[in-house]
Amino acid sequence: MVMANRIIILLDMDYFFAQVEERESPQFKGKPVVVGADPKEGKGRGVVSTANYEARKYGIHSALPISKAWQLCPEAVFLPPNFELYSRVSENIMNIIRGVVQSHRLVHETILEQVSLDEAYIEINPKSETRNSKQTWEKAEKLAQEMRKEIFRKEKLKCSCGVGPNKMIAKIACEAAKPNGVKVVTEEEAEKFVESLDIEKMPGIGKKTAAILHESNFRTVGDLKKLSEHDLEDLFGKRGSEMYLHVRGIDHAAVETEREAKSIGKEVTFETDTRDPELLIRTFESLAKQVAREVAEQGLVFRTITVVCRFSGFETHTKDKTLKKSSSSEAVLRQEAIKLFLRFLTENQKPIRLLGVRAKIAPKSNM
DNA sequence: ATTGAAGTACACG
DNA sequence: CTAACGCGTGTACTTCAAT
Repeated sequence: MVMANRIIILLDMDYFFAQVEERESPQFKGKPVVVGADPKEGKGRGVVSTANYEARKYGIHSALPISKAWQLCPEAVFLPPNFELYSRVSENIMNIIRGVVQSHRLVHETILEQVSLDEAYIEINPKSETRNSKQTWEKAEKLAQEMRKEIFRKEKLKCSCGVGPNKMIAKIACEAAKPNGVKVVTEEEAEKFVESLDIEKMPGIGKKTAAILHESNFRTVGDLKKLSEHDLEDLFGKRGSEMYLHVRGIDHAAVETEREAKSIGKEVTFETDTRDPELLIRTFESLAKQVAREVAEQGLVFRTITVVCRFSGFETHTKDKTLKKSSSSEAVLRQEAIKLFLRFLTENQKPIRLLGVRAKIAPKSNM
């Protein structure tokens, strides 16, 4: 039906948080900038959100522990994330994208999936007679360039675009295009394009999966073609069958215009691991309160409550409870969550590093 | 056999 | 001295009990 011969663009801002900070404070340009947790003279417990390219020269990157980043480059500019600012900028960018796409009349209806503050997929559904023609790919590339140009003109921010026949190819092409570029990979080029990549570049293959595959000397995406669909399914289940298609340049995932929240949660890491009952209970009530408020704000209800507890040594466990009837009550959330939490306290003696509360959203109907 | 609940593992930005 | 390691969210899997 509408699936055949799509063209999909992934637009991704370059080092988004750090780039916004550079724009707001031009004196940082040319210096290493690290946006993330407070480094606290090397004692901080958080991680890096985004590092600009100068900081990356020191080996600093997203998700790196901030203490390590401090070791690598203590003279870097360390900044806390300003999510309010990034959210405003993000809204502007999404609006620019919508504007450009609509003015291009390659599409009747704008199919845009916002993946995060700084990333969006745009699906082009050309008229059937022009589908998959060379000109259509060229138009898609022009569209990508124009979105980038408008974002730079209006927001003074750089981004990159990947253009491909599906989301996976668009995503990988975008990585190849960075920084500040566009890369087009057509349907015919897709399989060859992924073949020489290291397997961990493939979306869905993270550290653990890569490690398993490396054990058997599978290094590149091309290597994985030696495995049958059956082999991959035995090894990795449902993800395995997807992998079988991915390594051949195929991905059927749809561009989803809107997704609704399935769960809402809050968690915090303590400055130092603790068993202080006052602190634990206080933290806990505050988390439950925040979660309940957010659920209520969005006019939702929950039925399953999950408590997360991370102990010294990073050992992490969850407990959950599903209620007979769904609820939106803060008191219910707090009480059920505390019951679950007390079981942790008796089962495990170790100091606690992190606490979290999560509410699984239930259908809002018959309560 | 199927469904629901509890708990774990892994991935991603 | 290969450890440092947030937060929010989603999907898939396993195990066990009840239907």
